[in-house]
Amino acid sequence: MLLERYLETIGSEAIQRALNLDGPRPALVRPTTDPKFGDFQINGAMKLAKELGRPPRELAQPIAEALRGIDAIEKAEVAGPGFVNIHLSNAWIAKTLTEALHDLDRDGVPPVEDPEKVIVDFSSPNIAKQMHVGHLRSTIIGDAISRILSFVGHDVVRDNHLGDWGTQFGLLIVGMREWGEEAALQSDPITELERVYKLASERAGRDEAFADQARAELAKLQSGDADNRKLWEHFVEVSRTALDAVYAELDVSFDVWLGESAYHEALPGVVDALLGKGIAREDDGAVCIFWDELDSAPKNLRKQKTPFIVRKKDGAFLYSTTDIATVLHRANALHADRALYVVDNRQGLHFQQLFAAMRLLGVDMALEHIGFGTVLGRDGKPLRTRDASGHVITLASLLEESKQRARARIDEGIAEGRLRVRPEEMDEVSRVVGIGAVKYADLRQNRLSDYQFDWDKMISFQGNAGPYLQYAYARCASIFAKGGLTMDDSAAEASILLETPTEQTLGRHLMRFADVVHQAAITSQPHLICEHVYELSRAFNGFYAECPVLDADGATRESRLGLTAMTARQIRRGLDLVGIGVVDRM
RNA sequence: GGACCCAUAGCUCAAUUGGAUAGAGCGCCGGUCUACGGAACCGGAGGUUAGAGGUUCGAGUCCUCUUGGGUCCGCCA
Repeated sequence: MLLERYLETIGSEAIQRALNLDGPRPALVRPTTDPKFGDFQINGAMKLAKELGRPPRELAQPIAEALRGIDAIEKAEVAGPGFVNIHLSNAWIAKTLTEALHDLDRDGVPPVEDPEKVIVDFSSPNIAKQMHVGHLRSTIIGDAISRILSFVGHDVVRDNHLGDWGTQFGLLIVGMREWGEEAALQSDPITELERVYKLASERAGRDEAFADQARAELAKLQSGDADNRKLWEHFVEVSRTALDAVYAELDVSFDVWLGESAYHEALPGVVDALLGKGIAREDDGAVCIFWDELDSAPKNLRKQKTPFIVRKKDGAFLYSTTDIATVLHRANALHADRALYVVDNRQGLHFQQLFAAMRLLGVDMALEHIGFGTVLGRDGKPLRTRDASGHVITLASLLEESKQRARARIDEGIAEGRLRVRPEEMDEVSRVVGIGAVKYADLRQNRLSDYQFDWDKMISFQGNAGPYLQYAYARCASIFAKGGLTMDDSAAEASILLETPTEQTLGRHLMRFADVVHQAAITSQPHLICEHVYELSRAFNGFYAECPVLDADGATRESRLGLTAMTARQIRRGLDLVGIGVVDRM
């Protein structure tokens, strides 16, 4: 159940009742900062003090009294300047947890009441290039957000908006004719395409005739030339194979792959519409939106002197044009309610302009830029995408390294007798732990801030890192294995009791799951789930150290098995919602 | 020239969007174990939230200014 929403409801009703108001007022329920203040606090009295012209403590007193007698509430008392502190009843928590424990489908997380159709636009690599570390954040953050939104009941469309139609294809086409080697293209296509692209782009920089030729080939491609079209299709096809391998490794999938090329035919219409509605005008041969000339433009854009260009003076369109066409398609053909763009913070201005243009065009679909910070190296500077010898560090090689590092640490653990991994499980465990460590290190922090990439921290496997959580899960699984039990059977039978302080603490953490998942969905912040799973694992480890499970008797044993099962399920579900796996033994 | 973002413990990051005495991990110091898995548990030290004003019952969070860092901005994506 959504605990905070429930408390907000009973809190606001209590306020209305206690103060004889004509309607409910916000209770402003928040978790307390310190357990000695109870579990939650109601801050509404202080807000109302001014409106009603009475001292907040005088309002808080009857509110506290009105809350007494409700099942969930053990104690409600006034404190400080006018807080109403709520202590939840252990019996009520135990009963609620037992219900959630029996809910194998959703672990007690209710679906949203108003499901929406949401497009999540993420990853978006360029064709004919390897994915590199720069694509990591968009891919895993976008995947996590998609999983979360989907789980809470939204209709999610994961869209990989490939860069498959830009100026690089003109260069590639002329380059392949000049330097291309068919054998290399067969055996290692991306490497060959990158090699040729590099040569072509260098040549174009100093050879104007060559650059013109590339532009001409691009124009031919875009106007439907059969030969160029075939080449382009071949580029796309081999690129897809390489991309699919990386996505498989990351366990990331898409519902649609609507790259830039999918919108090509819509582009002239976009420019016509902008011109026709007086939003854009021609300037120096190009078609531009000048924000400082539009009264209805957002005010910080109005100060922007430089325009938003939607068609170059040579007649070619830009990604701005494509992006507009894409929104129109999502709004008019897909009937989406929202679109989320999981893209680097640095493109913030572009999206402000795009969204403003869409509003001027009369599109009312919710558009949101889900920005994220730069990946930094240990030196605090943006992580170089090339290594010391100038080779690009590909995403595939980074993931390979994470698996190898994980494997090395697991080997150490096995040698020291601390870990239990069967030889035949080694590949799977290194993959889950290694990839999980990379994902967790990224997802556990607020996506907006820059993120420092540090192998040692990720693979040190101590404290707040992916393996700590997976280890907690393995401990849970191990209890069932040792007892000859299965998690789901134990869950089905168990009735939870909260007897000792560590069990009560664990229970309170378990109670927060649904709120956390919904909050993460609303704010597009996967780190909230990571934080919860970490706190839960900590609480479980405390419980584990203090409370015997298999050696306990009767109802206590049954309850502790239930708490263990529920912890395991929340860790597994929580990690799954951010795209990280678990294993039974590690 | 304009726009946007950031500054929290030695380091890496939180802080439920304005709530009480700002919390974790790493590192440091001290403790726990004949154990359902020590990649663990418990405790301690460590802070003028860059600085100065302001708004109000209440500010790390909102407003203004200052300092220091970053990013983006006419024909790339």
